[in-house]
Amino acid sequence: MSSIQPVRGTHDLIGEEQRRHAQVVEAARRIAGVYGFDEWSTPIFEETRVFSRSLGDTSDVVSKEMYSFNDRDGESLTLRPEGTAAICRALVSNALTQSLPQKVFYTGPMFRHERPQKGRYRQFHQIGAELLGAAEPLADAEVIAMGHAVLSALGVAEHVTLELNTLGDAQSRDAWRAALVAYFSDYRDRLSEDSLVRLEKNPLRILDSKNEGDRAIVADAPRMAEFLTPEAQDFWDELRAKLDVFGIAYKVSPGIVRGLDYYNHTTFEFVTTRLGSQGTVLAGGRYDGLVKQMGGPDVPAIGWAAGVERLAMLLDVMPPAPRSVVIIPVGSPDERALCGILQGLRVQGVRTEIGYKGALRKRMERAAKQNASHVLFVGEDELARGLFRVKDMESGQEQEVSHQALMADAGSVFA
RNA sequence: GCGGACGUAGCUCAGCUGGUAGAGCGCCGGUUUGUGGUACCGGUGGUCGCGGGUUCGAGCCCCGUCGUUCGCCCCA
Repeated sequence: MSSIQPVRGTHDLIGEEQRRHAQVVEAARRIAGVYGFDEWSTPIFEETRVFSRSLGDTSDVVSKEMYSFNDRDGESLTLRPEGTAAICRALVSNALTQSLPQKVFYTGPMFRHERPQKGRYRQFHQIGAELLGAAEPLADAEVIAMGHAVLSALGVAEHVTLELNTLGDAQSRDAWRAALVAYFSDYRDRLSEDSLVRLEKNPLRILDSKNEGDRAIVADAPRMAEFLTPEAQDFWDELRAKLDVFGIAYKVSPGIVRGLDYYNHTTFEFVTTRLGSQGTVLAGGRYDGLVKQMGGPDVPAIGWAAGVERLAMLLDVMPPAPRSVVIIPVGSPDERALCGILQGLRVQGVRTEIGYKGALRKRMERAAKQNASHVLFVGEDELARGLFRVKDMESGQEQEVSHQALMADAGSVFA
């Protein structure tokens, strides 16, 4: 009980848990391919400034959640807390700003020093997509449609709703922000403590407050729509029109402002009510200024990230455990002959194992427990005659199969 | 970072107003040394998260600590 345990907020993925995760990642990878996205892998740690510069110093992620450490030569490195900044860095590092657009899919572990909770871990996994180098609303629509396709492929789309918002361009956003500060400042005495802090650090977040008193005040707050420049308004209209064509339903939610500083124009979250307070399952937005902050040219971009753990929890259908053909030696057959049979089946792509240890009865029990599809009995007699008995573990029926048939066409023997 | 609940065998849990631990499942073996998932029999199994305190005596009371979990903050 007090044996050694994994570090707080980290988990081992074993058995069904691992299969669920794999299913999420594989489905996403497949859909990414359909949408023409290529997979990139970037290191799981970066120079600290890659994140501190991009996420904004006021964001919680940077100010208190990063796993940072000094390398032996004194350089500050950080276990990546998210994927987008690293992808932008890679775009610049590899001079791919010369060949835009780039459509990128990625997956892997992320690290944030937060208080663990259901659906929230210190090491967690994300899948993500970024479309770099396209400024038009079509890109936003495509990227959102791809996110939706991933959710559909996993069978969770019906448990999730898309909440959509626009922050407008820089000009719209600044004007709106100023209006919000002015408005909320009048209510200083009634706002919650949390929201007073937000008023200083990130006033847009007040819109997202769960505090009831705040919500009443928020209800009459200035709307983004009133501050959109004509260009930003066009962008917003176009995006929604294209989502309609893609057949993606959405709800316009002014509260979707996102936590990281780099967003503009489109922001969105696919949310569910089935995960307690960690309802956001896949979320993202447009971040036109980020690549430039990373030292590259002005490259517009849009993307999203999704939590693999959260998606895995939503899966209704368990991925099936793989089933093996188990060879059970009977008596004491020549083990080298067994190796020959194992090899012959494996070469044909049949998942084949050998039953180790114990009396025949024990080996049968073990084969049943590991959910074997078939058992192949191999004894001295069988080897001599070149005929083996195959037992279908489902029906319990046995049949004789020749060595030749096994080696030539195992697929139909174990169909 | 803040608040609440919980922490007894691998798992799910029981343990009366404090008297030095129990069940089911699992696991191992046997009934059956050439055949499983059922049945029966036997066995393995716990410094009661950890540390301190109160007490003649604590799994049960008190304090601390670590962990899990729910909510807040934030976020995938």
